Amino acid sequence: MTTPELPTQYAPADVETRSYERWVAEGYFTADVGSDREPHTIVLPPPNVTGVLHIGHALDHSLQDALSRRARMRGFETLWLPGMDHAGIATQNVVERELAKEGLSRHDLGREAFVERVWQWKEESGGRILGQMAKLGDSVDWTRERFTMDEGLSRAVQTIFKRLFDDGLIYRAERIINWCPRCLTALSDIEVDHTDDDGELVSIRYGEGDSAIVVATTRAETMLGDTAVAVHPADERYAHLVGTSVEVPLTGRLIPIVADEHVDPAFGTGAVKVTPAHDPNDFEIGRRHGLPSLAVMDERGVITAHGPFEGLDRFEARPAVVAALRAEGRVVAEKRPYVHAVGHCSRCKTVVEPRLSLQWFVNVQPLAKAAGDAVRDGSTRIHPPELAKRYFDWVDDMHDWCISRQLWWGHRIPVWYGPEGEVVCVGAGEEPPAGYTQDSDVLDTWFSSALWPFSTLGWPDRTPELERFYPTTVLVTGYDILFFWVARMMMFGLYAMDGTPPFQTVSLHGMVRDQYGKKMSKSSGNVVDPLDWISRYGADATRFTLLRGAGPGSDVAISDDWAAGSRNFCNKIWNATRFALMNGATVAETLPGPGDLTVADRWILSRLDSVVGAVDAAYDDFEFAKISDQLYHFAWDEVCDWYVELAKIQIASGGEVADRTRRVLGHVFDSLLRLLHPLVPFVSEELWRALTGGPSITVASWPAVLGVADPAAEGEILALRDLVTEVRRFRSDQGLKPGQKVAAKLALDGTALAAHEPAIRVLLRLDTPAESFVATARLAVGSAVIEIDTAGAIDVAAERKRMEKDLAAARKEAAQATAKLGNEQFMSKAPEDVVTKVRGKAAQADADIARLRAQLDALPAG
RNA sequence: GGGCGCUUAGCUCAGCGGUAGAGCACUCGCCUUACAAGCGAGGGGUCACUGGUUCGAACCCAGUAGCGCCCA
Repeated sequence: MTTPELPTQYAPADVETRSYERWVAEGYFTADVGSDREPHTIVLPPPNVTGVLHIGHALDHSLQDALSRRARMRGFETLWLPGMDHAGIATQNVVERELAKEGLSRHDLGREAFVERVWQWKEESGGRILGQMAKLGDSVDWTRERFTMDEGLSRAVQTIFKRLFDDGLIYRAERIINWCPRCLTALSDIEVDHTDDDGELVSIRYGEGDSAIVVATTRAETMLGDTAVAVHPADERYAHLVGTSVEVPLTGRLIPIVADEHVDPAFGTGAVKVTPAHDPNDFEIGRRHGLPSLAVMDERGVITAHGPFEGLDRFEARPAVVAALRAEGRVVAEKRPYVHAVGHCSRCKTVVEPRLSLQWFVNVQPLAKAAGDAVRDGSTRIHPPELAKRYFDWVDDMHDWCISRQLWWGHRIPVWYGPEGEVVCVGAGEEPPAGYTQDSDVLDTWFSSALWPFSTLGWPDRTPELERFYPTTVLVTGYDILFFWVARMMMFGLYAMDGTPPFQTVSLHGMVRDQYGKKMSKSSGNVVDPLDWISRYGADATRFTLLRGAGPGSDVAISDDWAAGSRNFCNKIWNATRFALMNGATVAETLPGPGDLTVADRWILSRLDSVVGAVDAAYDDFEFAKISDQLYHFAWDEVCDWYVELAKIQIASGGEVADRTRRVLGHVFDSLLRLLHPLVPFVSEELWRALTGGPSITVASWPAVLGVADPAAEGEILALRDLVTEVRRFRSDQGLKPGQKVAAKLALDGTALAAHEPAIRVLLRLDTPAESFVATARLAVGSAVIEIDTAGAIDVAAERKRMEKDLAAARKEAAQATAKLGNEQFMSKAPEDVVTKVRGKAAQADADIARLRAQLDALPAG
């Protein structure tokens, strides 16, 4: 391959689309079910079909792509399976809003036409996010893309429903559920968000005289449905009233006063009104005492109880009821505002109304037990481990899952009812009996997503894909859906797959935040659009910024400045590789043996080796920030700042050394690009192809640890760097221009740097001394001494100031070390290596002090 | 109310027993033929507070304060 002319600035847009299309066309991302490689499987958490790519997806996908690309390079049969979720309630809401613009409701269309309309909408605007994934560079297997409502997955839903039903784990019951009066559907417990809201606490007197009892409530309007007053059985204040009846104000109904353990005698007056039809706790009390349930509101939260409040919305009825009570002199106290927890629909924020209704539930008892045990016994590892506790708290105390939704968009509940009230659950491929009608509800959208790790692989059929790619290697997702999704996949996976959990590891990441750690929100105006970043900084820089901040389970702070820094890093790699190409770097099967390499060569190969090891270790723990940091600093601080500079000198010297340097350069950049590829796929691909002429870095192998650690070479280069930095500091302090050459005498004999004099002279722009050389300054670094003719008076004050500062530091160091060495306790109890270290420090500090004093004395006065 | 976590340089974070690091920001000098999206040098922190353990604490223990998250 001919070396293309690369521009001096990396232009992402030019290469990204081209590379991605080629990758897909070549089939690099298509998993081969028939290969004999070990599988590495990730299923993509399916984004909502309504969605667009947001920065949280970009993080989630960057992590999965890095893992998948590295696995592919390591020789695994790598499957990253993409797809989308039908997102029942969310999508239905979107389409209903569309309809509303035309002045229509779903009821105007009717169920069939409405669902048809949603499908149509899904075809048109759904899946936008999938196109956006290509921009990010996601190496997903597009040939296996799935949708939770497609035919196969629907069959999986019907199959597992039938199995659970037949096992008695799905049942229908009348319960108090969370009801959204706006979405007009039941919600599961976790679809309710609790916030502390301002409300009111009204104390109301029921009854008269000695038999009066005062109850406190935040929802006065529900008193219309009260069927008892409850007190704690041990509460002596009310003992005489238990068993008697009292009149409900405004309604005139007589209700009993009952004693129940559930009542908290310390709350309010210690007496509570009981409304079984509108409160889950009251429902339980009602059940224990055989109380009737009296519904006083309809599905929209409108009062249905006959009387003056009928037809009022619940929030209009509340003050109206209080006013009426007040007029009757029954309000004993009012506390306003009274802050208390209020549940809101997680979809539309409407205040949830507990409502008695007939719904379908999953009995989660045995499923949740298995889901907990799988993590407890190590079959599935949750990472980071701190988050496992949250998982246990949830699965070990899970309430039955309400799975029916009064929506139209979703999987229909496969239960049919006969004319005589018969109930039949119809399995996949079965026909319902003639004359039966199907349940009108659909399933919670999470019911089908809970099947994702195996339904996407062909379950319930025992497909080759299922055999090969289940269980998946790792699930990568945000900790925010640990309960919604992860726990439920664990339950259904274990149940459907005969006890094999769906993941070997669950790796949880955090949320993306702004540069101050604040949550991103439209109202704060701090939302980052990943597509905007991709166009401004490139996909690689966008990914690198996210990866660089991603510690296990922790939130990621990002900002434009940091994205610009990542872009600069990509540009740095671009130009460094350009340098290697321009200087004839070659990539060969083997490297010259250590005997044929310079110290600098051996140093960089040694460092490369340890970086490969460190990166591998960090991948094992999903420490993406560490992976990124290791590579950033190795590439920039070591390869670019030092090895490239030393390589220039070696190449300039010509001959065999130059040839070998080209081979080392080729090897180092080849390896570095491979290491970087999972993080920054586009720039690494472009450069790697130019460097090696290979077809694609996507299918190149992952660098191995070669075992070429060379501590001696590392020590020498470290000494060289110290010396060079110290002299540069002197030059900078003295105001010598970077390009200005000065004459200098080096005394390096007997130090490790003796062989490096030519390099040191080039790096520091030091001329060989002429006959007339007169040193105006003398610098000592370690045991090396450099005398410099600055060709003029030196800035004595600057130098004195500097040396005095160094001297003070050395004296402090010496004092600390001496104090330790004089401490008997320390000497007798501290381990030997620590004592040796401190001795070394003391000796070094003493030498520094002597050296600096001599240098200070040698400075001209003034 | 219950549980978990955090508090280190201006901002975001690493470090998790031998006495402080990174990125960005900041200051100074440089267009030194890979790169000004760059190069070189530099400044900046009583590691929240109070006790304790230890020869030695940012790091372990206890308490206090503030912040955040999850659940009820």
